[in-house]
Amino acid sequence: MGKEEELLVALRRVIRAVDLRSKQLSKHFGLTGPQLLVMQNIQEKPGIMVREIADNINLSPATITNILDRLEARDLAKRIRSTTDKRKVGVFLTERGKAAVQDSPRPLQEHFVDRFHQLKEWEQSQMVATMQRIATMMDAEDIDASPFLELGSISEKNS
Amino acid sequence: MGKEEELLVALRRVIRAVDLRSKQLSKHFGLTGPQLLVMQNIQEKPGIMVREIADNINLSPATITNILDRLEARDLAKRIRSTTDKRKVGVFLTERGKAAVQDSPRPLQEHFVDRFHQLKEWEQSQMVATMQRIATMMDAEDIDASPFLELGSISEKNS
DNA sequence: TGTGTTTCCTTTGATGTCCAACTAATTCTT
DNA sequence: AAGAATTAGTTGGACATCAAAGGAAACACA
Repeated sequence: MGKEEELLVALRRVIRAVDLRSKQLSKHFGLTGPQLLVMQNIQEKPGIMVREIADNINLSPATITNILDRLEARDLAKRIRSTTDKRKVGVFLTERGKAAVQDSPRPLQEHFVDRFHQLKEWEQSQMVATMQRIATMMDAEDIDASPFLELGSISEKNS
Repeated sequence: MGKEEELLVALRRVIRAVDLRSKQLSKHFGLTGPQLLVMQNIQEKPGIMVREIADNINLSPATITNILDRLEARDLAKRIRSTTDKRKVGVFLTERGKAAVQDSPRPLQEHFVDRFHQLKEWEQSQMVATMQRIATMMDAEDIDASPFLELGSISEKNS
């Protein structure tokens, strides 16, 4: 099987691990991974806008709304509409929310973080760089296509 | 901010890209990423068991059940209980299902695959290896902990 | 001022995803 | 052979996630 498929399998393992970590957080700590990330964002910048959070953690605004609904229902965060521009919504932490973020665990598995820190500096960088590269290769949706065809070898035509 | 967080951000980008690809597939082709992967698995081994599929693509059996429900409802796959061991369920593709898998697109973005193939052999390998390493670092949940304490530096005790 | 566009957020509807609990069937013990 | 433990799969409930559609408000510009 091709390297491409191996990559996909490894990717699925990682995605699953992240998801399981989220479930684990939810169970032992009461907040899922995304909820935690959202709250950390709010903490860093009280009054942050929905859109901003979405961009920061790479989720759609719809998803953030969804998450905020739950946080608000549990009195961990609150939304306040701007008076100057009533389209905008500033998000804040409640006292309970602040307390929760204080003693929050890490979004990634503790033991992953431990191991990651045990790696040599250059290995860490290399790992980050590879992941970023994959991300970039995946989400640049529009660029490329025609411009590249004249340059490179048209290596194989499939089927 | 730490490398660890950079990694998390890149990871979220990748996860999102995979998810968006899935939505895109669903829209243009009628099957989501996971559905497609499940069907490819069935194609390769007709009569495959639910558990096997789950292991192959790194999802829980519950999720596979869920996906199979939909596939069966759309007459793309069917389940047949084993007669010798009635706990077991063999999964097969219907004629429609076979046809669908035939002209199915790739689970990953076409342009990602293209770019990936443009990389040099060693770069591809390196990319796969890194991803596998991350996966391994994340999902070895049980190992470590106590066995390591006597050897290494007890770096920090938390709270 | 009025109409059209853009921006920001929310709602709706569909998947995916898991765990925990459950049923059914098989195998192991004594 | 009866009861216990294990295995296979499903169900129920909760979140995450998105696109598309739907307001509401602000802006733009004639």
